[in-house]
Amino acid sequence: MSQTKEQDFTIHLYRELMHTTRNLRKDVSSVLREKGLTGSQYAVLEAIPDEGIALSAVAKVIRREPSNITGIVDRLEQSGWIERGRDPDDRRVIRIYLTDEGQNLLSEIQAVYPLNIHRRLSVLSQEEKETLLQILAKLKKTNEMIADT
Amino acid sequence: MSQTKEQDFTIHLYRELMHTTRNLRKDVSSVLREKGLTGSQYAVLEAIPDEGIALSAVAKVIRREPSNITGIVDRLEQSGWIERGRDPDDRRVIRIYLTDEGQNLLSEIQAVYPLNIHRRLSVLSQEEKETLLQILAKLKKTNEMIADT
DNA sequence: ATTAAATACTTACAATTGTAAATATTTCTG
DNA sequence: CAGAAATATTTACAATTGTAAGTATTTAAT
Repeated sequence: MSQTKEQDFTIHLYRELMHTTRNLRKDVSSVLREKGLTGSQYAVLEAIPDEGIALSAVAKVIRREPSNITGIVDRLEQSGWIERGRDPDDRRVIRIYLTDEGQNLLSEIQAVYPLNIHRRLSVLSQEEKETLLQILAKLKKTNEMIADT
Repeated sequence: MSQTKEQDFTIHLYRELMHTTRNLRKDVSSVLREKGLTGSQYAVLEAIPDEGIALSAVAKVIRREPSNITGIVDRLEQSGWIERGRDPDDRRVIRIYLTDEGQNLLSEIQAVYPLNIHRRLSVLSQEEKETLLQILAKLKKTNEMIADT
């Protein structure tokens, strides 16, 4: 394959990767929207252990900027699914906890959401899935390396 | 692999796919931001042929909802990179055209942006790239099928 | 002990994205 | 041809995301 053709192929691959994952994400998260949750809101609910969790820790777990957590948590709190509580040991810290309603909602979604992901990815054989994961691992590592440059 | 382990693996794969592509997109589009463009704005610029293009056609090409095009085009127009013109044959239609400044900007970016994508994906062998594209094709097809259900 | 630096969270602002409704124009139907 | 349906664009609204700046609290340094 000539140099330019290989480059064109790579661009095409990049676009397909972005497009396909965008659609996949959209499809998979439609289950959440039926329950009145956005993807980020669900990710937050899922990250809350019984002991509660600090907002800064949530940001790390769901890989968002800390400043974005405030708004997401605001809406979850308004909907009655979580509660905020200031940490007595370190009063800078705000911890969030699932309410009973939040716990119920989460259980309902967890009964269907993983099945939905499984269904969307079921076109791939186990071997293909493993190959894909390996490819992602390579991409991930390089991104981290190049990002540090 | 047991049933539950395979399911867990699939969920893990899905998360890695979403996470890795999110970071990849962010990295790749940082080149654009240095030029003062967002990813969507660049996609619009790139979609404009010499004869201009209708906004509805832009929406199809860059795969966005038509209502989202208005705002993106608004900002490109404010920045002086494109011009709006009503189509005389069908007065519902608005076509956009690159200004000279827009053309120059686009040329500048096109000199570096594909190289950047190429660089990010250069950890993959040609064989891996082809495998990835095949896997994406499978995912794409199923999404279309399931989405129609 | 007082100041400086670090940490945790919030606020403000701009851009994107999706959905739904509104407006203008064209095309189809009877 | 008149009214209905389709098409093209815009507007309005809510949520997300990123960046930057602001506030409160804690920790470190002198």
